[in-house]
Amino acid sequence: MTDLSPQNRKVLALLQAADKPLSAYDILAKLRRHGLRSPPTIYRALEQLMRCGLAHRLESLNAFVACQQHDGAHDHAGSFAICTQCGAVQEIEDPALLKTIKKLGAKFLAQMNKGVFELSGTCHACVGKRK
Amino acid sequence: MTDLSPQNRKVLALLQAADKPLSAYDILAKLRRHGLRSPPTIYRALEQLMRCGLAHRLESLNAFVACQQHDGAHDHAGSFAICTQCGAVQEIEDPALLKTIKKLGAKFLAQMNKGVFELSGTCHACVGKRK
DNA sequence: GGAGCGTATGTTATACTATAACACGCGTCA
DNA sequence: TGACGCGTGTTATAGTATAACATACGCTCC
Repeated sequence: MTDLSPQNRKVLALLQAADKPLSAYDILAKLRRHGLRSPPTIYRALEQLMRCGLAHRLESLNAFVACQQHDGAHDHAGSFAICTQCGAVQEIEDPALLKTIKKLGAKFLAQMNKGVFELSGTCHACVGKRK
Repeated sequence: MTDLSPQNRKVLALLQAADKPLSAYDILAKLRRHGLRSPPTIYRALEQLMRCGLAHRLESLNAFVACQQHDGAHDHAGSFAICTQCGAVQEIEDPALLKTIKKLGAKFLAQMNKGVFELSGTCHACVGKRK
């Protein structure tokens, strides 16, 4: 379960090296000459990584990031702050948020599978840089 | 600002009549013979409706719903509970959530534009119906 | 009135995102 | 050895979204 195929390892490494979320086709373009040549290959790798909690999908961008948390802490629903200026993404870990998600999940759903929480805006760094 | 074009009104009416989120292409198919014939027309209408707070986009489904709140209350970030079984979507209005979103927005971003909050799972009704 | 402008609309084409369907090779284990 | 699972690969196609350009109508300002 925790052992990844070489393919998956390459995708993970690429995500970890990136400072921005990558779309599946970004990944495909960069790994073409490493043996990953078609979309399904990429999507399968991403699916696997997400199952293991090593990567997350950003629904509002249709893009993917490596998980920034310590491997143990996979209680977290993927929660993110996204800077639309520079593209940087920061993973949010917040007990109050987690609690709220659980509470609302229990209230509105009998069984909860997935939570999406994404904030978009301009990060502190980019506000400084603004011309 | 609050007056919609006939086109936009048709799209809104369709969304309001639907009991499930509709994709842009669902809308296109149903409104073909009402004068909306191409994707950009649909997307422009949706964009307008979302600007006015009359419709929301569900990022995790790439689909759209009419806003279920009373027109006044547009302080809410669109927050939703989605049943993957029956497709029903319920808009969540929760003070604690709103507060948490604001708090985290202020912490991680200098300026926040958009918040996405979507929970997926099985709704209470569907758990009952389960074979 | 008509020139200039903005807004809404329409059309074609294309880009981007995701998955279906099927084929192959390889290890394992009964 | 052969049935199976699993990872992988390929082709084709479905589904989502936007660019770029064209047209038309209703303004206002002179």
